[in-house]
Amino acid sequence: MVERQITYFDLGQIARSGQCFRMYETAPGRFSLTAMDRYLEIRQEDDRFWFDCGEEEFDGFWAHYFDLETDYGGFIARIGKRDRYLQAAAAAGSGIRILNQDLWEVMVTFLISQNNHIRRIRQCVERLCLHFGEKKETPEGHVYYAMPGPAALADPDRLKDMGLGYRDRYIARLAADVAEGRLSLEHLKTIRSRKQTHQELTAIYGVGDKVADCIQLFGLHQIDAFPVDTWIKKILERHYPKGFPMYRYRGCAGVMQQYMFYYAISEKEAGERRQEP
DNA sequence: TATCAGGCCCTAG
DNA sequence: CTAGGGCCTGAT
Repeated sequence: MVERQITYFDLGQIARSGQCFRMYETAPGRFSLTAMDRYLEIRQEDDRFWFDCGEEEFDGFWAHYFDLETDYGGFIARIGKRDRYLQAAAAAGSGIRILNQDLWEVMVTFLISQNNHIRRIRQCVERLCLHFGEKKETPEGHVYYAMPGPAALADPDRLKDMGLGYRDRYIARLAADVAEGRLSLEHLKTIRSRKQTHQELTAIYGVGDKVADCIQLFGLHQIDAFPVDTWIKKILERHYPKGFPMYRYRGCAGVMQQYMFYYAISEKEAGERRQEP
């Protein structure tokens, strides 16, 4: 068990923020997370955290996974004092961090995400893991399923019944290309230029501008990538009719995007709770 | 029943 | 190159 006090870190916000789909709040203040072939349970009380793993695994893997070395207070401090909307959004989501997820996992999950709700994305991802992922067990006896690798997802016929819809062929082709060496994930990680990365990603079947930006932000940790989906589009039209001040947030625009997106979906969920008490 | 959801592909002009 | 139709699926 690893105990830490961490500011600008809130697992509930991250779990709801839509950047990872295998993190769940199982009970108030209790979270479970599956990432690649690892599983972790966490308890949170305000800024205190109990990670159910050893110090070595925490320092060697999870600390970086949760991006704990980055100063998010510094990002928030850069928000314009008169930008009341972004100030409020950042206040609402100040515990969000951009996780350092596995590139392959992000590519698959965000191919699924297109034209899709978070709940259904989760279902699809879990189904893929259950059917094609390696079965694992923690020392305490908790059974979970790892994210299947490219070779396991390369056959389009096997994906047919996974409820992916038309996205199954995108995933199958991507998986086959990676498994058979036509596409190198390691190469994608080495590209310096963001524009170049974007070009190579959008060349992938099924990856458009929005999904490419998500892969860059969440899978390659290019935190100035700024995915524009229908939510962000509406927010920009409404609150930034003269344009979002991208220059102000050079190097962290993606963090601002997350604050705005989270703020928007939180309001939506609050509205839904008001409607059905 | 029709519409919608965190798009993308493909074709026509 | 841009606009617009079609697309899997489950929820409302």
